[in-house]
Formats: sequence, structure tokens, C-alpha cells
Amino acid sequence: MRLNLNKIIITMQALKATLQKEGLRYTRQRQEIWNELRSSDEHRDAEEIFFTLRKRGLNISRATVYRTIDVLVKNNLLDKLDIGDGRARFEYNEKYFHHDHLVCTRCGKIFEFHNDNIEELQNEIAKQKNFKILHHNHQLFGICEDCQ
Amino acid sequence: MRLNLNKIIITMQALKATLQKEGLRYTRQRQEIWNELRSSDEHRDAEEIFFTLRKRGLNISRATVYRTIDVLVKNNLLDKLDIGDGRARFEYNEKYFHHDHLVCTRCGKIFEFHNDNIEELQNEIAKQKNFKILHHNHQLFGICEDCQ
DNA sequence: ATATTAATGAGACTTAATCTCAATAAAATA
DNA sequence: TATTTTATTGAGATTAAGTCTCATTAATAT
Repeated sequence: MRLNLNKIIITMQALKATLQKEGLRYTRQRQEIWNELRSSDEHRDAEEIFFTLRKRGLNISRATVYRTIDVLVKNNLLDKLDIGDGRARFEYNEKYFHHDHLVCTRCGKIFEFHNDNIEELQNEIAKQKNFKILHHNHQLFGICEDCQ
Repeated sequence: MRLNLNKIIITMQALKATLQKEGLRYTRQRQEIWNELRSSDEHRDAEEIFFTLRKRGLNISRATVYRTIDVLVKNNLLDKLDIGDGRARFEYNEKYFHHDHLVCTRCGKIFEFHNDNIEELQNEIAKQKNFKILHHNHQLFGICEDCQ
């Protein structure tokens, strides 16, 4: 309870601080979108955020949702996740717990994984090619335990 | 010269064999599309294949290009590559030389890499979660040597 | 040579995402 | 606090990748 409240306050401050740093305005819409993205740990897409906010009675535009999500991604408050279904998904960027994804091609469920060795090997590959990594995409597609 | 010729013949036979195995027809259009995809090692997209064939005077439909590429991917003659620019790319599936990609976010160039350790670690992750891997996506995004 | 039926072409349609522009509302300033 | 400035917004038009439909065509089986 208290923890959740703190979490929300802290992340609203993170939003405000980021926007100020960039000279952008701390608007009602940006707060609502950020809040919505923070309200669950699922991998949400822009259309879904848009419709959720509309259902809740907020008179928000689709364009605002897309524009705000862009701002959040560019400022590393959100990570963009592409599971190859033609729709970008977004999740809170937990700076100290990076992870990649397993995607079940039967039921669509998304599982997370993290492996330090793979991260290290990626860095070595980049170093060898004198390539400066900014971010990466790593998904394993297949059939999950339940679907087999 | 001889090698290239053999390569084309072999891969046309691969196409024919795959189509027969699936009870599909060996049509002029499928031959042309496969040939076009084989004619360069670049990472091609469907629209580009479509326009290239039209420019060459072939009266082919966009739908046929997309449908044929689907068939080729499903039968593992092509690998689908998604570098996150909203367009699917395709490349000849070299069964004995699997690779993943480094993508320069400045110039768009695509570099290939292969790392057996990463492949093995992926298998371990899947095993731990009792997940049956079918394929994977692995891209490192960043700035290439030339662009730095 | 003919019959069967999968594949094709044309273009309408879908869907995610972007763009435009007049109206609005944060934030800066007085 | 009232006013000014200018970024942001909403509505909906637009774009772009990809899919769908259906009458026609052409591979393959007979």
C-alpha cells in the first residue's frame, strides 16, 4: 500500500523531472498516460492505452498517446518492445533490472529472461566490430510449457 | 561463373522441391520472386521486390509477392528479419550459417554476427523454462565504426 | 486434350502510426 | 493575479505495410 503509493509518487516525479530537463510541459495527458503505463506490469501497446483512457472518460487524442510515448521512450522512461506482430509494446524501464523476452507463438504470452553472460557476449561482439551499442532486441519465439 | 550458375540451379530446385512437398504449384511468379531474393545478399523487403519485378516488366501483383514470401518463410527457404522500422525484411536462409544482426541507427547499414555461446545460452534459458524454441530475433542497435 | 483446382491480378480494405492545423492550456512574465 | 508566450492538444485526414476478395488464369492430374 504505502510502497505502491511511494512508487507512484516517485515515478510521477521522475516524469516531471524528465520533462523539465527537456524543457517540455508537465501536462494532464502526459501524467495520465504515464500513470496508465505504470499501473500494470504487462506489455502494453499505444492503441490499448488510448482506448483505456477514453473508456475512463478522458477526452484524449490518439496522437497525444503516440507523441507522449515517443517522449517517454526517447528519455528512457519506457522501453520499446517489438514481438513482431506489427504493434509496438512498451514497458517501464527498470534501469536496474534489464530483461529480454520469450514469446509463445501459440498463446501470445510473454515471459521475461535475463542472462548476464549473453549481455557480456553482446558487448564483446560490438567491441570487436568497433560498434557502439545503444540498445538491443532479443526475443526467443516458441511454444511455452502450457501450450505444449 | 560456374559456381553462381550452380547456386541458382540448386536453389531453383530447392524451391521446386519445397513446393512439391507442400502440394503447391511451381509458378512463374514464385520462380521470379525467389530468383530476385537470391540475386543479392542484401536484406530485401516485400515492396522493394514488388517494384523491382514490375520495373523489369513482369506483370505481378503485390499480393502475390506477399503470399509467396509467406510460403518461403513458412518453409524455411527465407528468414524474416525485423529491424524495427515497420517493414519486414527477408534473406536467404543459409541453413549452415545462421547469423544475427547489428543495425546502425545512423546510416541504417546492417552487419551480421554469429556467436555459438549465445546460441547455447539461449537453449539453456529455454530448457530451464521448458520452452520449445522455434526461432529467435536478436539485434544490436547502435552506431557503426564509420558513423562514429 | 481436358478437367480440376490452386494461384494470380486488381484494387478495395485494414491497421498501426504520423501529420496538420486551429484551439487550448502550461509556464513565464509583468 | 492577469497577461503573454508558445508548447501541446484533439480531431480527423493521411500514409504505409500488409491482407482480403473474387473473377480470371494457368499448373497439374486425369
